[in-house]
Order: sequence, then C-alpha cells, then structure tokens
Amino acid sequence: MEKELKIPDATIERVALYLRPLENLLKEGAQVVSSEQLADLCNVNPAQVRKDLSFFGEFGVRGVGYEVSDLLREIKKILASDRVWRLGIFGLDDMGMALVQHKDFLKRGYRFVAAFDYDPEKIGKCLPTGLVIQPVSMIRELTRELRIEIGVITTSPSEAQKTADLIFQAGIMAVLNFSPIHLRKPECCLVQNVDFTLNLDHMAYQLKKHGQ
Amino acid sequence: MEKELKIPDATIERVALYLRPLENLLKEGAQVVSSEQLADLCNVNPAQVRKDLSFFGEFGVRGVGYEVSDLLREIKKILASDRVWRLGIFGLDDMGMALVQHKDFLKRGYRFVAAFDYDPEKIGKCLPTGLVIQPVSMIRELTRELRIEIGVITTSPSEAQKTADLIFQAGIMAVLNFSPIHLRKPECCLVQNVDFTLNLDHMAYQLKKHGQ
DNA sequence: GCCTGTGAATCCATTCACAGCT
DNA sequence: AGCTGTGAATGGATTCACAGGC
Repeated sequence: MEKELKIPDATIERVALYLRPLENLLKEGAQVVSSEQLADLCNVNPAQVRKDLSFFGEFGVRGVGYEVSDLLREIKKILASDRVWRLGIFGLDDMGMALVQHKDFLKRGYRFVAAFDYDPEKIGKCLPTGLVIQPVSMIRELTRELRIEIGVITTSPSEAQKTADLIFQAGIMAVLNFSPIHLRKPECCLVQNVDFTLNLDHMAYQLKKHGQ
Repeated sequence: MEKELKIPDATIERVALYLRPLENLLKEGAQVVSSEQLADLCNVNPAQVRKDLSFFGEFGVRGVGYEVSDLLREIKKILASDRVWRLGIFGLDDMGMALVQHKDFLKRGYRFVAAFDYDPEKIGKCLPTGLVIQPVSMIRELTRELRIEIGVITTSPSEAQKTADLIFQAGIMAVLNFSPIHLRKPECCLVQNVDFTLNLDHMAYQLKKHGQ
C-alpha cells in the first residue's frame, strides 16, 4: 500500500541512515533483520524504524522481520540512490582536493565529473582522479556536456555566493555548501550546508554543561 | 531572569548558527540587530530567535532590539565558545590533512594541538602547521600533556571504533567522527557524526521528487 | 510466539498574538 | 510606535500499545 502523502523530512534523513548498517548486514550474510536490530545499529527507537518504513510501503513480514537485500533495494529506490549522481566541485583548495579524492562518495553513488576553480595557477592541472581543473567560466558548457546535477562549493567564503549564482544559472538545481555563509538561492533550488564547527559548538556546550 | 531549565537541543543548534551572521554584523559596524533581521540572515522565524534567546535570559531592549556586540558575547558564553578548545586529530589521510590546516577551526575557537596516525610512514612527519604526527600509542601521555579535550576521527572505517575506544580510555570525552560508521561509546561521552553523503542523499531524494 | 504495521497518545518544537517596556 | 519576552495555540514527530498476519 504505497502512500504518497507527506513524508516527514526527519524520516528521509533516518532512512538514509539505515542504508549503511544494512549494507554491512548484507556483507556479513544476514538474511533478515528486525526493526529492533536495525534500531540498535542506528540508535533510534524500533517503532520509529517501522513507522519510517511504513511511509513507503509494507516491506516486512510479520513475525519475521525485513529481508535485508529487499529492504536495501527498496530504500535505495526511495532515496534515488539506486543510480549514480554526477557532481561538480567548485574550489580546489585542500578541502576540495580531499573531497574529490574521497572514496566514500563514489561508494555511495556520487561521482565527481568536473572540477572548477578561479585560480589561473590551478586551471589545467590534472587531479589524481584524472579530472582536469576547469575555469569557472566554463560552467555552462560543461554542465550540459557532463550532465552535472549537484554542485559542491568549497571556495573561499567571499567567492561562495557568486559561485552559487553561477551554478544555479547553469541549471544545476542543488548545492552542497562547505563555506560558512548562508547562500541566497532561487525558490526552486536546494542547498545543504555542511559546517563541522556547528557540531563542535554543540559538543563544547555539552562538555561545559556536564563537566560541572 | 536566568532559567536553567531544559534547553531544547534544537535551540542550542540554532544559537550556534546565529553566531556567524552576528560576527559579520559586528564587522560591518552594526550597533543593533532586531530578531527579524537576524531571523532573515539565518532563515528562521523571528519569534524563534526571540524564544531561543529568552531561554538564556533577557538580552534585548524592547522597542529597540539586541546590541550586536553584547549578544555576541552572551552567545559565546552560553556555548562555551568564549575560549579555545583543544583538539586532537586521528588519521592523517587527505581529509585529515585538509581539516588540520583548515583555518575555520581556529577562527571559531578550535585548535588542533596533536595529530595521530597508525602508519609508521607518517609518524614523525611535520605538518605545515608545525604539528608532528604521533603514534596513536602515545595518546594517553599526550592527552594529559597537551590537554586534548575533543578527538576528531578521520581514520579508515575499520580503524575508527578502536580509535574511539582509545580516545575515551585516554579521558577525552567528545569525538567528532568523520568515518561512516556508528561508534559505540560510554554513556558519559559525546559523539557527533559528520557524513556529507547523508546531505547528498537528502538532496538526491528531493531532486528526484521534484524533477518529476 | 514473534515481529510488523498503525491508530492513539504523548511529547516536543514552532508559531501566533499580545502584554509590557522604552 | 516599535520590538522584545512569553503564555497559549498549533503543528510535527516520537513513542506506546495492540491488532493483524506469519
């Protein structure tokens, strides 16, 4: 019974979380997993797991649990991570370089197909992955040619907004933003921000609170 | 009227978010900011800003707004980011190297004071920041000596859990985990996970949903 | 007996709307 | 008049608890 009605954001986020332990279970040869096992592995509540999954259909068998490979396939279909998404990166300082070469992206279905920078020194250089760094001015042509779907911004903060503007103008609808500024964007486009220092701030707060 | 009762997690996260635009406002010379302005800069609701801040006291002036430098100081005090926190990093592959050199950390009060790796090839090498890579076996001594307060894990996934165990044993109470696995931890300790691919999964889902 | 699927109950977070101060 | 501080109202998300099927 597929229900296409109002799936909570929080559910989407958790469902993505379930993917990783499920892959491990599959590798370990587990056939079946219960909501309780999966919940433990992600530390969430078992009822939460069941409710999350029930938004998308009835994948389990009562009295038994969920078939691991089934569930994995279904979740990937739900999240559209049953295919490879094509990324372009903007800004190849240390962080950008580390990301482009990071193997987890490809493992999870995200492939860098283009790399851009403003610095004439960097343009034309070949990355270990084989990508050649392109000038940002080439964004329109290359977005079309290479079918870039998501932009990753690792430029300096001062260049981040103008880079985002160019990305959206080029027809790319989604941006993963590593610069610590709030990007303006068209209504229809998506931005996700990554800021590790927010995580640190949160821990610092708790460390202080608990540590007397 | 300080209230020390039950501050929501979501509030802490947003208050950390307010810090960045406030610093910009200060730099731009703004004296005063209203909840509406601040809300726009972080895109949240103005009432949310006021309620968040009211958990910690009454920082504003009715009919006027919040004094920027005051508010900044207060928030930093609340978050314990009015001082430098000392980090140790574990695993100096590309990502680890990029993080250690990333200037945003120090700008926000987080300073890498030690770097550890398992690889004998890497141990003894000097980073551009001046840090020398230490063997993980030195963790106990160096944690005490350098007063490491937070561990950052960028090892391979297969080494992540054992590294976390060593970190907690050494008396470090908080870990920022970049490896895509769920770490077991003692009750009293804190872990925050960073996984960019979760952000990408979320956007992939929405791109697919909207793009027909 | 066991574990899923789900309405109902609970809990938490956000927003509204206005009293209160400057 | 203007903007904060906050109780009350709303809206979501989580958890409970049990009916339903293997």
